[in-house]
Amino acid sequence: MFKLDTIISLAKRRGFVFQSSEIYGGINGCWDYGPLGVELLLNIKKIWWHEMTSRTNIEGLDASILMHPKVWEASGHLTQFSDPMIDNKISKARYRADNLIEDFIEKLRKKNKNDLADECEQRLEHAQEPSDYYKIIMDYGINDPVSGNADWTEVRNFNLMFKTFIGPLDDAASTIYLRPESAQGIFVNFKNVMECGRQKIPFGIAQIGKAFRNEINTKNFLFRTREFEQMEMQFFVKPGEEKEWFDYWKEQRWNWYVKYGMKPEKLRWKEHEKLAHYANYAVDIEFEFPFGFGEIEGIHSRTDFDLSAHQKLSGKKLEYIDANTKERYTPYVVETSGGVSRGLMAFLCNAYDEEDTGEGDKRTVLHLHNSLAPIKCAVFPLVNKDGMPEKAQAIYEDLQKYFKVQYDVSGAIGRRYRRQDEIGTPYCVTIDGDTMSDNTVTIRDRDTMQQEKINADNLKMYLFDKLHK
RNA sequence: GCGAAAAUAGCUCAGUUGGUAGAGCACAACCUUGCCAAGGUUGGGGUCGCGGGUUCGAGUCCCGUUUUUCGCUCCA
Repeated sequence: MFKLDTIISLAKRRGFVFQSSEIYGGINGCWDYGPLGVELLLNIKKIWWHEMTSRTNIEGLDASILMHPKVWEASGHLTQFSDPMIDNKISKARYRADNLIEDFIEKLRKKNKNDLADECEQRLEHAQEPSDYYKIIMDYGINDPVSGNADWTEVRNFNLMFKTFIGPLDDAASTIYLRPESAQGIFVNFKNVMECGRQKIPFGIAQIGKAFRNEINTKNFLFRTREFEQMEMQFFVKPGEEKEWFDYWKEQRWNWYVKYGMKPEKLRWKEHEKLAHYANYAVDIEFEFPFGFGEIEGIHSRTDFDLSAHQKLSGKKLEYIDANTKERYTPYVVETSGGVSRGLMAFLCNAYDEEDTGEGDKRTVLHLHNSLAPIKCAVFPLVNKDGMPEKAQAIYEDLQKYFKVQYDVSGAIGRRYRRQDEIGTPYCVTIDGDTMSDNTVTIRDRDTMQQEKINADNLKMYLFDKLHK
């Protein structure tokens, strides 16, 4: 297992990821994608988009980040997407007030004080305002588990949605939010997409886009950031059939990661112990990062929670009428929701390897799937003379029309191979003396380091074949 | 948000009791080189994260701050 620092260092050195606003000292938890990073990011989105939308029953969508404030009222984000936080004045420890109370209830049960525990639990369930949590903590004299005292600050609500304004007025009436999830853009467009796409249930809507959460902490490189990109698909099904589809999409999504090179032993399922208010089934796919297992995608059965809520608040019908059976219902939704940058980080960690090639020599290589590699092929003249650079340039310029290709003449040939290994380029093409006489080129494979001679005229087709396998 | 550590060239780091900012690799040019890094010459690149303070003088000492990593906490 390599350290996260090793990956960050490579990412920086080779232009995958830079700290945002670096020349001003950086800004907490924000990252920019460099020339190779943006290619990798696009490739991840490309293979995901292809996987999802090359099906007859999935349509694409790109919804606006700014939405009507009522969307967040309906979805529950305005009231529920916040954490009641409390600080202990002595230990400086910060807790979520509800978690603190839950732990307290658990302790009561262990001491067989079930009556008191039930009573406390009742009050917790009805708690809404920060002051409600505060009263519970005071009334039961709940202590800080760390310092053992009960010297608390007030409970404050920490809403995770970013606020901004439409128009010049800096007041409540013009307040809108950066979307905290992209899913709502799909739900409010459910009818539009279904009708334009002439879709029948079951069908899905796929979308890739940014979302924003004012997280209390950012953490672990790209893993927890306040600005992030999601690739998600909401699949609308007949109520009662959601479990079947949930299982289907679970399998589909796991297989997608494995298909594109994710080592199965680095992946695991994480069942949700406590379901969110909108879900009746939920599971995460977790990847083993250097800092431990972390979620890269969630598959959730969201029931009709969102469509019903929008239906109720907007007054617009979001139902489906089965043309054959005349059944009328609000569809259930099975969601697959992956983080693009978490995916990038997972694919990077998964691909990174340092191979011992003997005599203290080390080969750093990214074993990225061909579809993911930022650069598909590099072209080298074996030496910088005898017409080889000109020939190599010509081949490079031709390939460039079809693939992302690099040309490199600088340094010994072995060194140039290593440069490409480090950024995961699957193929290197070398132009040598034979090219000049019989028009053959040498193709070197990143993973096996094996070489193969082919006619230069067949190079394009050779690469097409290899890269689209 | 708490605690710990770190921040000096693109990367990895050195820099002594405070006294003119260094190495290796990388990068650029030229030479060499005929298939798996580390051949030669030359060169570019750093207001030592940022802001104060102490001092004749601060990369070095002090204070603040920002960022990152690790551990807690947190992640409807």
